[in-house]
Parts: sequence; C-alpha cells; structure tokens
Amino acid sequence: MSAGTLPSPGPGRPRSVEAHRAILDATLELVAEVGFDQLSVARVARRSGVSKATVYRRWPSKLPLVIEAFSELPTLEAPDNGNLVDDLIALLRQFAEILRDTPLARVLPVLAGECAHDPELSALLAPQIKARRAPLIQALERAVSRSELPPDIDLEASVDVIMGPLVTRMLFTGAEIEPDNVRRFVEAALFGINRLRSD
Amino acid sequence: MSAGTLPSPGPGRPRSVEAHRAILDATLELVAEVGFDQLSVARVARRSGVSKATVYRRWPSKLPLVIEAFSELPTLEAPDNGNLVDDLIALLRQFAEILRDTPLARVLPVLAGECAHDPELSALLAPQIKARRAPLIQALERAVSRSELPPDIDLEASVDVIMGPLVTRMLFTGAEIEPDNVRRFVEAALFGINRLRSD
Amino acid sequence: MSAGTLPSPGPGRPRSVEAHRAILDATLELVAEVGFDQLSVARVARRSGVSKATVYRRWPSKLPLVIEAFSELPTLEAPDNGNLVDDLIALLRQFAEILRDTPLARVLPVLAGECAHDPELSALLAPQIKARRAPLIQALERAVSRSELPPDIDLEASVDVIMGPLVTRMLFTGAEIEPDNVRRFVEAALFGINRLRSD
Amino acid sequence: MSAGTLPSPGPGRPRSVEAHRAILDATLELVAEVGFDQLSVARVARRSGVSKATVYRRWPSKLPLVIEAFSELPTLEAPDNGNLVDDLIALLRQFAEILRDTPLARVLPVLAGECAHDPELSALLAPQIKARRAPLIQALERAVSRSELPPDIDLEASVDVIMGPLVTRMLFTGAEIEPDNVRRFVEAALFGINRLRSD
DNA sequence: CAGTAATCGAGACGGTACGTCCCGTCTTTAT
DNA sequence: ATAAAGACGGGACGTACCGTCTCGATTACTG
Repeated sequence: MSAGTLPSPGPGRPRSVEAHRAILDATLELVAEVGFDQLSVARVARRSGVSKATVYRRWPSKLPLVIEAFSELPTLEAPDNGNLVDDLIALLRQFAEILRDTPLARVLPVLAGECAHDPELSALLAPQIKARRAPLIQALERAVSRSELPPDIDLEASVDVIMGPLVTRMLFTGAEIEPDNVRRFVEAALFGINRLRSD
Repeated sequence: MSAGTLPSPGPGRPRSVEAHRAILDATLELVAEVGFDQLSVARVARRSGVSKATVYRRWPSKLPLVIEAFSELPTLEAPDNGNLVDDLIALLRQFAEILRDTPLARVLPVLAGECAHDPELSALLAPQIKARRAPLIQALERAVSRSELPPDIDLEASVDVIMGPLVTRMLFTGAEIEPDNVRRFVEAALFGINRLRSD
Repeated sequence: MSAGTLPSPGPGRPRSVEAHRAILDATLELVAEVGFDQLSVARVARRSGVSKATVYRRWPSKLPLVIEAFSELPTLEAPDNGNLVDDLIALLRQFAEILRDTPLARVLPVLAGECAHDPELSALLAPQIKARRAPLIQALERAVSRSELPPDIDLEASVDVIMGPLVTRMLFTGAEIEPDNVRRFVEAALFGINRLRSD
Repeated sequence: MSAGTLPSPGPGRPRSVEAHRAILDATLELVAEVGFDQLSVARVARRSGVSKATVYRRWPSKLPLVIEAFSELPTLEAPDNGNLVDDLIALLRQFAEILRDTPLARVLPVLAGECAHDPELSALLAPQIKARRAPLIQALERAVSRSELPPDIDLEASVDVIMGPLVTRMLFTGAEIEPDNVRRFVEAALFGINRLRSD
C-alpha cells in the first residue's frame, strides 16, 4: 500500500526492518524540529543512522516519506456514547492526548504552512486530513439521525467550529491543551461562548 | 522605528525609496509563494530587481525583513456598534476582506508553521499576532461591560472560538471565506452550532 | 600459481570455469575501454555477467585481477635466424601482430600511464614488462656473441632504440603498425635514420 | 584565447589572479600524482585552496582545465646550429631538462594512457602533441635542405626514431635521463645502435 | 541416495566523492 | 554614500558507485 513497503521476499538480502522504522521516526522528529524545507533525505539518513542510499531505496524523495510518516501518527477512533456531547468530548480528549503524546502538535502547523505554497504536498496531504476529520463527521451524522441536530446542518462547518478553537490555540499560542479540559470547548461549540467560563 | 528606515539626509547618494518598497513587496510575495525557508535575501533582491547589497544595507538578515513586511499588512480596525453581534460581524468581515485582498491568507500559515520550530521568529512575531487579536478582545470587553457576556468569561478562549473556525478553514481546506457570509460563524460562536445551517 | 586458480575438488559446488574466463576477458576489455581507474570489480562482474561475489571469491581486488589478465596476453617468442636483422624483424613482426590482434595496443598505454603514479601496480607489473623484453635482450646478446655488435654495447638502451619508435607511435599517434613494414624500423635502429626512406 | 582567460575589466569584483595560478598548478600536480581519472574539479579546488565555484567559474569541467594546464608546460625552442647533430643534441637536451625540472615526465604517461580510451581528451591533446614535435620536424627539414638527409626521408618516422627511445625509457623504466648524456641517443638514431656504447 | 557444504545470483547496506546550486560576504566600478 | 555587478569561500543536496554483507537457490561430492 504505502511507498516504502517492504517487498515480498525475493532473492537478495532482505530490507532491514529496523532501518525502516528508524527512518520514519527520524522523519517525524525532523519535521517537528526543523520544518519541511530544512528536511532532506540526507538529513533523515543522518538522524536515523542510516545511509542515504537506504532511504532512497525505499522512497524516491522526501515528499512521500513525509506523507507516510505522517500517516502513521495515530488517528481518532469513533466512539458511540449515544449522545453528541459525550462523543465530542471523547473525540477531543483523544485529540488532546495525541497532541500531548506525539509530535503531531508541531508537525501539523509545519505541514499546514507548507501546504499553503506547495500544491504537490497539498494534494497528497488533503485526503489524509479529510480522513482524520471523518470520525467527527460521523459523530455529527449520528447526532442528526438522533435528531440532536437539525437535518440541514453544515457538517463541514460544524467540524471547523468544534476543532477550530483548539487548532488555533495549538498553532498560534502553542498552549498546552489539557485532555481533561476539553468539555468547555465542546459546550462552547454546541451552545455558544456564553458557556465559556474561565477555569 | 522599523529596521529599514531611511536615514537622515547626509552626504552621498540618498537611498532609493522605490527600492525600499520593491524589497518589502517582493518579500511578502516570496513568503507567500515559496515559504520562509526558501526565502533568502538574495532571492528578495533578485525578485525586486535590486542588488543584494542594497537589501543588506537596510536589513541585516531576512528575519527583520520578513517581520517588517508582515507588519505592513492591514490590521483590523475596532468598530463600536453598541452590540456584540454587529461588532463581531464587522471584524470578521474585515478579516475576510483582508484575506481576499492581500497575501495574508498564504503568509499567515507559512509564518505560523515556521514559528512551530523557529523560536526567534516566534518571539518577534508573537507581539504582532497579539496586537492583531486586540480589537477582538476589546469588542468582547465592551460586551462584558454591557452585560452581554458574563464577567468571568475567558476572553482569550473566546477569541479562539470566534476566529478558530475561519482560521482552520483557511489553513486546511484553503476554502475562500465570503465576507458577506461571516454572520453564520459569529452566530455559531455565540449560540452554538445548532444555528449553523447550510447555506 | 595465479591468484584465481581453481581449487582442488572438494565437497560443495565447484567453481565455474566459464565464469573464470568471462571475468578475465571482461577485465581486459574494460582496461582497454575505460582504463584502470574506472575499472572496478563491480564493473567487471557486470560486464562478464557474473555476480560480484563470484569475482571476489577468486581475486581479492582489482589489482591482481588486472595483473593476471595482462599476463595472459601473448608474449614474444625468441627466434634464432643466425643474424640480428632477421631476429629483430621477426620479433617486431610478432609485436605488430599482437598489437593488431589483441587489446594490448590499448591496454599497454593505460597500464603504463597508471604505473606513473601507482607504485603498487608498478611493482607488480615491472617483472612482467621485463620478461616481455627478455627475447629482445637475448637476440642482442646472441648478436654480440656472433660479433655482430661490439661487446660493450648497452643492451637496455638498445632495446629502447629498437622498440621506442614503435611504442611511441602506438602511444601518441595511435597509428597502426603494419607487420609487413617493420623492416625499416629495424634498419633505422641498426644503421640510422639515413636509411629511413618514405614508403 | 584559453578557456580560463581573465575577462575584460567590467563591473563587479575582478577574478583573482592568484587563484588562477594556484588552480593550474594544482591541476598539474594532481595529474602527476593521482592521474587523470582520480583528478576532479573538487580535488583541484581542495588542493589549490580555492572553492569549487571558483574553478567552475573558469572551466566547465576538468578536461579543458587539464588541457590548459598542460599547454603551459614549457615547449622546445628550435635551435639552428647549422648542422643536424648539434640541433638534435640541443633539442634532446632541452627535452631532458624539461623532464627533470617540470612534472612533464609523469604527466605525459598519464595523459597518453588516458588518450587510449578517451577520444575527447585525445582530440584536444593531439594538436598540442603535434605542436611539441614541430621543432624536431623543422630541424629535420633544415637538414634535408642542407643535403644532410636524403630528400625523400620520412620525417614523422624520423621523429619517432629520435624521440622514441627516450620516451620509452621515461614511460616504462622511469629512469632519469641525463641532459648531458643525450648525445649517444642522437648518434644511435643517426648512425644506428652500433654506436650505442655503455657509458 | 540423502546430507552437507561451497558456489552462485540478487540485492540491501554503509560509505565516499562528485557536480550542482545557492547563500552571505567581499571587492570592484560607476553614479 | 549608494548602487549594480559579480567573484569568493562555504555548505548541503541528490546521484552514482563501490566493496561488504546477507539472503535463498543450485549443484556437486560424501557418508
């Protein structure tokens, strides 16, 4: 499926699985540390303790490498608590945990910024971004089917309203987002900022 | 005030004013087109039709150059319509217009992404970002003083709730934001996504 | 004797004889075509249709491989016609034929040029070069014993006088040397260039 | 005239004359030390203490660089002593001195060996080799006009007979050639190896 | 007649060097 | 003093090989 997949065992020395992992890990680290432009296959090789040829044997350039490394970051798992509030809280809690436990919080701004002027990256990343939003869309759709939300609601815009505040906070203020403190953002999205009291 | 200020007229040939403008314009163009990393003083000079020395005579590196160019992008002007809804609509309309009419829509993601791993840029850009949010904070404070909002509201989080959806949309979907269509996002922020009907 | 000798038949798969020949032939071809530096064991393997391991199993590096390949080129056979002129003509005719029929004409300049800055190659090649001159030395010695030449003649210098013109021609002008046309060079060496009429 | 010529003084910083010299000197040294293949622009730059760009700004590749460096080695100056023997002795003495005082003795075998499999180098070097033989041709022509040599003599072959022994000696035995000891080779060429007594 | 052991092809691996490109600095002449 | 032009040292990158290595498959002797 992915570009760097280990091939079926044919003749010759098999590809190193350790190298594979080390390369993907180093890629993610470097995207977070130095950005997409400063990233290069040579640098990935250096960081991962692998020769350049070993990287190029698997990925033709840094672009598919970054795409694959990004795709291995954990995604949201769709919950089903029977009501929208709890579903959204569960999803945003997962999201906050991922931001806390993986490099995603620093990788995402970098890639978003790069997408603004790199159509090729943009084209490859868009489906992944869409896939990562899917669990939220599904939760909203279930809410509609349960009549918690009106049927003509704009689902995409709703996702923006739910995720936007957290994403913006991550982007510009670099502030930590407490997994235990996402309820207020869910309530703000569902009922408006009147509910948004200081904590 | 700014780094590239023209000096007082002394002996010798005076500095070219056209060059000054051309440099700042080229800088903004290049940030939008190729990003911050690919930007370089040499490239700015090439694009603006000026020699490298002419740029270096005014700015010691690309960093203050970018900062100054960014600072010249238009900011939000604080309105006062006497009620929060209209203030927010006016502000978001301005924001949408700026996104439409200036390179900001592409410059902002680039710089935000760069800030994620460039503390120096981050330190210089943070005050500007804060200043750009100030009109929103003020509008909210006026709403509190008018008792439109409870006094213990989290102002910063509120700004995130208001701006976040639009910013996210700009960042990830690259979707155009219609200046005439910001009302629904204001209402969604104030009263929740139940109000967020498809248009 | 040689480095690549086939081992005594023991257990296991025996070494391929065809591979052996193909490797030596390819080596000589490549020395002639691309020179000594551009030559590599990998390249020899590629050209001879053999895996690299098969070459390395027989020769530890390209150096002994080249030496052995060179040693298999035909050498001069000492004639004895009873007089110096006919002996030299026979020898030079052989030489011209070898130049015409084998890659020697292109291999020799390459190796000579390499010897100028490669002491290791030089040390291994010098005995072979000396051996190839031996028949000429012997012919001259017989001429001395027959009183065709004075006893205090400088044998080595004489060989240079005899071979030098042909070698120089081979090296710099790349001109073909006609086996039927060596008599004039023998006469020129023996009696001086007064005898060297245009043909 | 040559590829690396310093350009006419226009705008901009002028090219460094020291760098020019250092590059050509380093080129000649390296040809003598490591050969033509191991030579590279990068290596020349390293040896001459100059950046690679500085070399590439003047010569597009190592080939014209080597050609120009070679062309600056001293050439034979045509004497005119009124008789062939003294002319040839003077020429060969010059040749021996050049071999002793310059890197030519090691450069020439390298380039000759390379020419055997590099048509491009061969094409560029042939005219220079021809030019270096010209003084000998002229001396022979004068001898013909003075009736010292028959009119139908083969001039090119004569040059080979005269130079060949020395060149061969230089190539294969690496032996030093004493400038004071060239007379015997001249006599051997003119009157045959009977005159070639040990010294 | 199996079993063992060396050979063979294929190809992954770390390493090295190259030519290209571009940068920021420096040095010139011309306004 | 400023401006344009361009040479300079330096550094990083992607490419291309090399020699070594690890595999599975093949092939002959040997127990």
